[in-house]
Amino acid sequence: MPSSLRAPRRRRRPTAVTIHDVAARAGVSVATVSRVLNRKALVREETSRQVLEVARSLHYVPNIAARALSIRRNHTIGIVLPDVHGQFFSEVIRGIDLAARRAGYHILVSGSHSDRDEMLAVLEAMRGRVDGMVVMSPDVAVTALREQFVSAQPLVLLNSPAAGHDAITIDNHGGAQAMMRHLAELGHTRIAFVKGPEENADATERLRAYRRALRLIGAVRSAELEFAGDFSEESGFAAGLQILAATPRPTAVFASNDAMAVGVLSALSESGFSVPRDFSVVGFDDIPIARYLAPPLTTVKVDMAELGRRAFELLFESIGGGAAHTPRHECIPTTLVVRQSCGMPSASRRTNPTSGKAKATH
Amino acid sequence: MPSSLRAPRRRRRPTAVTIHDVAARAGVSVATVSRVLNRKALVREETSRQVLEVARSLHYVPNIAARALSIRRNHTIGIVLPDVHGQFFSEVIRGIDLAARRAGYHILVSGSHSDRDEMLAVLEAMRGRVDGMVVMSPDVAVTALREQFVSAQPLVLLNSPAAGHDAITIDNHGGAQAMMRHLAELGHTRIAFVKGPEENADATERLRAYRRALRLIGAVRSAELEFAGDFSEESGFAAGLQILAATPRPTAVFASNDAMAVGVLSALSESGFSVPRDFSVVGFDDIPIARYLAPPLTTVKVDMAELGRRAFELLFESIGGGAAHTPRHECIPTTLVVRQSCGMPSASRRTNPTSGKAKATH
DNA sequence: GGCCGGAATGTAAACGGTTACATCGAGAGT
DNA sequence: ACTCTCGATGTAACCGTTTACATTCCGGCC
Repeated sequence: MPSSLRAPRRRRRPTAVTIHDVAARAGVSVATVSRVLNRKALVREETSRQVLEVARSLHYVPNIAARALSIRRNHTIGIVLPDVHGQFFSEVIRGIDLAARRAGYHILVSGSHSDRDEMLAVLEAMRGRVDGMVVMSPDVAVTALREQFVSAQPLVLLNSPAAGHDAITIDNHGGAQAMMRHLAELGHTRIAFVKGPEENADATERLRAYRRALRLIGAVRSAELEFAGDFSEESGFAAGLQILAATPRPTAVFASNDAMAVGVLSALSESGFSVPRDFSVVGFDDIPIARYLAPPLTTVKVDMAELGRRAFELLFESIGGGAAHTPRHECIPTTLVVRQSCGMPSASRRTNPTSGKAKATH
Repeated sequence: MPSSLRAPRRRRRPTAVTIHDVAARAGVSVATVSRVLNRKALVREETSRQVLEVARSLHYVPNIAARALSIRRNHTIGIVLPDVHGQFFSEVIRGIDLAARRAGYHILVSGSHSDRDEMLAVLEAMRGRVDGMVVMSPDVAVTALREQFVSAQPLVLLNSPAAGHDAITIDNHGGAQAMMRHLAELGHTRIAFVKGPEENADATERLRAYRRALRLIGAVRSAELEFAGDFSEESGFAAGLQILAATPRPTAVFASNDAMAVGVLSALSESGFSVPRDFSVVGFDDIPIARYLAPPLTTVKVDMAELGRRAFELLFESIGGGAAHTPRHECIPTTLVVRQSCGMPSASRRTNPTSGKAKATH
């Protein structure tokens, strides 16, 4: 049977209304409808009004995929994070989301990557789906991956040592230094440090700044004052316990992020110690709850939403500029925010916990 | 001049490699390449291997938009939240992300909507870009909006009274009741409650359960025991201050979410009171930091990641089922987790703070 | 009156896949 | 030898936009 005898035109599904329907109904061509909708070219006021009216009455919604295919841009950017955990990332996403929405962009998010292969798979899967991406790679080496996989795509690195790529970093050094100076002014000389993940660029920089500052302020330098951590509350808690066991005991603890400071605080308080009386504890980031801890946490404020916003701006520019874009590098400043988790060193006091400190009653 | 004399074929940009390039290079047709790539139909082993090889060597990556246009599905779901703030949402997103990725789906996120018009705009903008969406509407009325705007689209409501739509809710009633019983068993009879946003369904349900439980356990019922809040730490802090000013003073405070409990804790501690000695404080949600507060917070655990996971499963099913799908309603169970923020009522003790309680030293 | 310019609009070729249907070949059945 | 069947593959229509180029229409000017 010749194909000419086939059923007229079978749609696979009751398809939505298209630009053709609008055009037909409004008595114009699809080109005109498109022009009206995109305000791209001159269209008679009268025609325009009418098309708009028909479109509305038909509940016409342009097919995004078709448009994306046609203009080769999908107005979506990808965000790839090591983990969506925690307030830090939420804030960054929030900053990006706000900026992106204002520019008519959407965000495709992917977090929680245990290993680097998984992250790589995500990078790959996002390709073609986004116009560019913001990636925070825990693993510095992703810069290399990028070369191979996402080659021509606009990309903004977050907190990774940028080499010829757009990047936004935090002024970790300045922040950590300011904090150390603050501690020194209070009289602390035995300052413990809780480290972050080894491959994390921010963590490494904060550690370096801590070490350098120790020398500057003439405080005690010792590998035994450095405790392992991975930016989680849990690791901070563990570090807190270790710090209590150290001798001689530090008088202050600098956790390289707030989440770990929370853990340290918790460990100290569960062991019956009081902050800031027995220990001074400080963090880094100034996550929203920092101000509500007991005691309110002295920390280094990083404007995370601003970080996100700037990342988007940079990416946006890069997307628009195409190959003409020259990689830029921006640094987000930090500020010391002093709350109540620090005091003078308690050297003169006994180092044992208040004996009768009430714990849970039941 | 007839169009046949136009330049051969001008590409607007140095376009990426397409399926045609692969087909040509492998000496087969595009159909075959497509079949190989999608494992959809029988292809000779030999042919398949070869196509795959060519594809790899050419670094071929299918154009997502084209595929989406063709198969009318983009393997992306949207998540619309009132605000990406806070650990609660991060956890939910995380749960969805994990489940979605496993099913080969991507997630388009949008949070931080101050007003409902903004949210509406987002709903609209996502349309056509996603195969379905998970929305957590602070405003119950969005169900109505849905009717008008997102009509035919699969949709899973989070924490909204579902009427004929897929929905996932939390067992707020059971959780709140268990908590009240726990408080009652400790001997509390004056239990304050910190409310959430008025239009928030979870908040409303928790409040209702609190009220009902009061009657059940024979505790004091009074409008003066209910304090306003909006689920933020800040509002919890304010409520905490108000609670201190109330007479007679409550012996326990039930914050309808953990973020507010954090605020309450902070207010009490800044005013020199101790928990659980002077007050018992409990929350709802069991956000990650709850366990690290001082004292560790007794709260109602909600498995947020599971909530997200289930939301995705439901949506996925709905997307697959098309119109044949019958709306379902799932309820996430809650469990009481007892930590150290509760004790017996301190009625017998003085109600004034420890006078000499050390506050910030400098 | 013919020509020119430009505004408004129409026509149809992309964009890069998927897939229904046609085609081709080879072995099986008779 | 001739059809039949069926597996493997090719052809081309189609998804819904955008947009380059063509066309039409009109007023003004020489």
